[in-house]
Amino acid sequence: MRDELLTIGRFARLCRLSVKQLRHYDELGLLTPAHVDPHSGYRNYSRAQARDALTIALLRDADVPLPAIAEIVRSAAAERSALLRAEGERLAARIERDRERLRLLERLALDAPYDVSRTVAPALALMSVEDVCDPDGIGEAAGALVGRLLSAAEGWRPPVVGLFPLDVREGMRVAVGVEALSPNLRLPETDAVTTRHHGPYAELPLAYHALLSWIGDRGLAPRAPVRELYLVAPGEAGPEELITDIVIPVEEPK
Amino acid sequence: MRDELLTIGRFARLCRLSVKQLRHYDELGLLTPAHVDPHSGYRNYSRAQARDALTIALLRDADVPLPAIAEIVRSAAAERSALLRAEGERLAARIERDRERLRLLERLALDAPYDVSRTVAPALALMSVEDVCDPDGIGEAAGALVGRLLSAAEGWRPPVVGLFPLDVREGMRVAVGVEALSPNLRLPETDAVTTRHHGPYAELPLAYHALLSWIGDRGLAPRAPVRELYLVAPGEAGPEELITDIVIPVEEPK
DNA sequence: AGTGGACCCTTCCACGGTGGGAGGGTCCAG
DNA sequence: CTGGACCCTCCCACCGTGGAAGGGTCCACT
Repeated sequence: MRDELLTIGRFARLCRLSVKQLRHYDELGLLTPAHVDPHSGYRNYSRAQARDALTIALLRDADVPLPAIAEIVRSAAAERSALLRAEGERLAARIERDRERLRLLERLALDAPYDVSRTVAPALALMSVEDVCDPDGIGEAAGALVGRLLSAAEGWRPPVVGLFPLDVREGMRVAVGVEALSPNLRLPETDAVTTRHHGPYAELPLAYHALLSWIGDRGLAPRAPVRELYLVAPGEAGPEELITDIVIPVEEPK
Repeated sequence: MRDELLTIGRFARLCRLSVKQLRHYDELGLLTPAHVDPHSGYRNYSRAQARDALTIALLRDADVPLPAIAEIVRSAAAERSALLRAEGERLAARIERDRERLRLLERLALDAPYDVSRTVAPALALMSVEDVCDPDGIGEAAGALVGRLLSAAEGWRPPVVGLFPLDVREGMRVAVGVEALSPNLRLPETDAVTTRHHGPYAELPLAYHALLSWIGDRGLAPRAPVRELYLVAPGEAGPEELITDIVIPVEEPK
């Protein structure tokens, strides 16, 4: 208060923001200078504004987008901490996601410890249920299908089999089946390529990576549906202990 | 191989990339289609290219920048895993940074549990060393200074005191001192505002936040140098157990 | 009273990586 | 032969920041 006003440069150093950023935040109405000289256009900030500026700097550092920050600095204390907690959860989710990516990356650096081999996938007579889902919802949809399937199937025996199309699209059809008393889906015997994946489903792409490389290298043509055999499934063990066979039918080219 | 070529749309769904992305990667020379129709301009991808495409998709998902990806897919297996590991470390560092930010954010959501009070900072007669550093290197520089100080000071007694300017700039001067036999720096007694920070230094900005808010609200004027008293310092305890008093000299306005 | 240099102003462009849309050509099945 | 799904190129927008151009303003030291 009083005439203790700071130039934009001093204020910037005070709160660890760049002059550019301060001008930008002014433009957005996120942090309006206490006083703007009508003649020269010079911005002047009061010391009391350092509080908001520091809040902004902190939140930006945590990658909170500017509109969200605007909402936070504008809100009253009660609402504010709720918003902050929400941003915290967003950040926590990103950390979790990054950890998955990191594991994937490290596994990829080990250069595909996948043992790919040709096989003959047996004919299957399955009791199955299917659904349509979007690319991001595969895991979720498959989980729900398994629940439906196992509560409906009588006299079934493991493993549960997932059936997927080769390419991923908007309204893709996924199915889950199991050998049971009253099959409603028959898959023929087929030449195939297979490998076994150990670990969480988030890392399945690596296995597909290895399989498709193998197939591509040999000029084979993959065919839908791809089968996933859940040999050790969630519920039986933790994510690290899961075991899944992936079976991609193939045809000789031409 | 053979003429098992896929249109860009099918290929995109196969490897979970958008058509836009594939065109962009073609333009960058990151993933050139196996065949481009010279008349229509249609891009056609071979199945064997799915390997690289999947690698790219995986790496993009881990936020690896495209130029780095280009280097990776172009390199041979040996070099490749080294590059991948380097990217992994980059990601790990980001996770670590994000965890710090998250803690900070959560602490901020608790709405400043800082107990700010006015005090009279005592006159100090310090043996001190100083250095010039950039905003990012404060922690590092201060740590190095403390090492130099304690090996030079005789008969010193804690706490170590850090002295900092009010605003952060390119070649800012930071000093570290301690009460010892042969003082070379005398600070006068001064009115001040103080608070105590518990926890890692990465969260010190919160304490400054609280102090500057308090100061700003009352229309006081902060004065350099700011004192930090390292009551429990690294080496004595883990980051969570650190205790630091922050003392900002103030003057009544006008 | 100048003058140099530090500071400030606005405006425009660039980055990286992606998506959207316009405006138009191509392919295939009904 | 026609409709719709697919493909093409080209331009623009996003977010937040930095850089540069081209010019005004302030202050301390001659």
